[in-house]
Amino acid sequence: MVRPPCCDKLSVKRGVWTPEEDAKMIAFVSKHGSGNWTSVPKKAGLKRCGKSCRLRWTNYLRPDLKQDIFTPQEEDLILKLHAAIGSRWSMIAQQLPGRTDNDVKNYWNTKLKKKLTDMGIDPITHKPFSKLLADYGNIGGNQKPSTRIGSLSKDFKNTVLFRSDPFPKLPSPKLEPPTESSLFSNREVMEKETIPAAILGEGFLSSSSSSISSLSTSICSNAAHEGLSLPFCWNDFLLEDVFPSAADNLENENPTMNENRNEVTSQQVPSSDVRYSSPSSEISFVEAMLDQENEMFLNFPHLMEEPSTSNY
DNA sequence: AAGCTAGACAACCGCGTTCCG
DNA sequence: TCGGAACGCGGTTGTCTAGCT
Repeated sequence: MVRPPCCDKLSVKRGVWTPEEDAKMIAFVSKHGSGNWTSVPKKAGLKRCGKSCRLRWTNYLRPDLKQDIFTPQEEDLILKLHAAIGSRWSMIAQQLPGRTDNDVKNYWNTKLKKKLTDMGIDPITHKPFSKLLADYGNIGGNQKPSTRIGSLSKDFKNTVLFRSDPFPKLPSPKLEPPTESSLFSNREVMEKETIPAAILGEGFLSSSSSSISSLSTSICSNAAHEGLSLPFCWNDFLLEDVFPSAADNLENENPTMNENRNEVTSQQVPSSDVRYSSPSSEISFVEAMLDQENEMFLNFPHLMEEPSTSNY
């Protein structure tokens, strides 16, 4: 492997930073500011490569970083943004003041991904595994199931294929400790708290419990049947298909059959809701993806803005 | 007490993009 | 316009630690 010029010397130190190194970095950056990282180690008297210095500063030493645990509001926002834009950690982190992309990425990988998986939701597609399995049966015609398994996400395989109870019932709020249920915070709280509503876009704040897709009706109705008012609805984090399934296509060919259903759907899913809505069969894959991206930026206008620049 | 395991997170790596001479 | 250096990002690995057996 060819190391960058700043890192190719054997004398370059690697591994965990010591308090002394941190102190040198802080002292240097507070005096000279960040930038031109390749020259920082030499000027600061550190036996590190510039890349390592930049990473240490941006991910750990920056004075504006939050050291405390993620709040339920932050978790909520991460889930929403991940559902909307995927693993673009830097963009997600820009919406969370004091958090770095590494923070968000680690938090996702260690906590949120597991929570979703444990609750029967694919953390990549944000769709229930049961829905994925159902759709999976509609793809590829006579293809052998075993040959298709390989294209499934790792989490999906681990959860659905290698566990005895692939579709656990979602926990009742009655049974959940407060910390668990706080993952999906009350929107009223969220609007009042640190995260500006504008970041989420109007759709997210207005569509929570009213946007009912067929796949998550059962999830929400569990609580409804128990007479409980859930502070969130799982559909917030569930995405519709980019393209309709084969079954959907069949149905769509018969407009009268779906008249009532379409009517209901159009009322229940606000146009501003971030969803990978099914495009018309007339448009191409590329057009569908572009539409999807446009829709994303409509819902997250802040993602279009330049991040606030600060010089440390 | 020792060994093992899983979780958390810091740090590294590779690659694409941007900048600059 | 081109090429090399620097930067930024996302994925992955390494290390530490707490809890369990």
